[in-house]
Amino acid sequence: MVRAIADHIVTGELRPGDKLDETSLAERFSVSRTPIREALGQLGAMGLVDRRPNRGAIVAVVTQEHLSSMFESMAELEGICARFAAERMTAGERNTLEQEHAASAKLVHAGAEDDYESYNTLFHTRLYVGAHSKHIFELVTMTRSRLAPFRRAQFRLRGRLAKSWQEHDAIVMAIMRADAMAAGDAARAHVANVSDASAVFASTN
Amino acid sequence: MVRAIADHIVTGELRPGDKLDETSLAERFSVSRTPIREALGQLGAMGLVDRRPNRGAIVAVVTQEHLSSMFESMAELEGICARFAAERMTAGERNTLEQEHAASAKLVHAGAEDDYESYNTLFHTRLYVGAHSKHIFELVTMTRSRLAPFRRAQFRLRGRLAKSWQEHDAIVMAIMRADAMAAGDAARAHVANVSDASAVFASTN
DNA sequence: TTTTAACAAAGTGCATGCAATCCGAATGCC
DNA sequence: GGCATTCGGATTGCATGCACTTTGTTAAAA
Repeated sequence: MVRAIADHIVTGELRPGDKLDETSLAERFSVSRTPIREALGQLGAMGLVDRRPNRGAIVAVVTQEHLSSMFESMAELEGICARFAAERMTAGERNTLEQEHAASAKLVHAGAEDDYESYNTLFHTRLYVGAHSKHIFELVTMTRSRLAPFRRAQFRLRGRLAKSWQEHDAIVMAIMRADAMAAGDAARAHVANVSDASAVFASTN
Repeated sequence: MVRAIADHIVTGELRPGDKLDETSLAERFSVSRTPIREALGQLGAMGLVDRRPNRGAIVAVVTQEHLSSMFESMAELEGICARFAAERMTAGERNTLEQEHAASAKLVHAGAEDDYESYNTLFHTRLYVGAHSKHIFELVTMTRSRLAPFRRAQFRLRGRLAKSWQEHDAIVMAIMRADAMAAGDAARAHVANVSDASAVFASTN
């Protein structure tokens, strides 16, 4: 249930600022208000929705300041993941990472934005898993889902696809040679670029 | 309400593994089961309680692996906070940090473990606030509260008080001279030591 | 015309009731 | 005597109902 609502938010079906009144959601999902309430509570704890006492809930609208704070955090977290991944990934993990990354080059040449976007999600997830740290994984996943609504359209930017791949390449190469510092720095820089690319769209809300 | 239960958990009144059945909690706080349910949901989202479908909730018991993962994350997060704080703290923030830190030396000499512990909380909070990044603050605060149950008794360790102060000193000095790298490293090392000190007690559950 | 006060409507917060599920124990069977 | 099965108690999950808060509107008074 919480996942259902969360999906509607991260997919952009419900946009930041939209009113989430319990009765409407209840009949929309054909359940009672109680599970909706509970889901809203959890989503509030995750920061995806903003719950104002006695005044209803809205899907969280973040200030520009908070948004850049989240991207900043994301960059640091990804940097940590990449650093750890460079040190801790198993041989198998490194292989799949490298192979999938190589395969993704085709998507860039084809200009398949949607396919590249879903691959991109996979790529980053591999990094998070490769860090071999459950808690970091939780933190970065949570932050990622909160950023999802603002990061959607970044690949529409001309040339962003190719640049993204090159940045991935730097990360992968650093990980393959177990250069933790380089991997961390590359990942941080990568997210910083994503931040810039997304900022363009954030203002066009 | 969620705060009430969370307090009982982080203060150790409810210990990891304890069963949290809704009816008992309801009459304990003299409310209905509904707000309890909601609070449990939010605490579950925060990771403080583990909610198993149809089988009740227990205050989250973490594996040794997950615990060290959390301490590891905590070290990284504090490192980031200290790094940012060294770069971003206002003059006023630096002053209060330094003065309070100097004042805390008295607590060490007096061996006032409880007082030092609450000062310690304040000190770290100043770091988190000084990072001037809302989201990092949220992440580190969340992680901190999840670690609280396991970090309680660390100052009972002989000599931990004095060592803690020295480690704080290194952080403060680095921040005062705006040496971001040194501050980050010092903070990371500090938390790593806290982790070691706490590990002793984690096993004695 | 503007401001204030009161009223009405909507929506949240909480309580309670009922059905479904799960765990434990006792009983029957091998 | 050990193991599977079934029954009972307990507890969660969800639905519904009601009271309270909040907000927007309307009307009256300054």
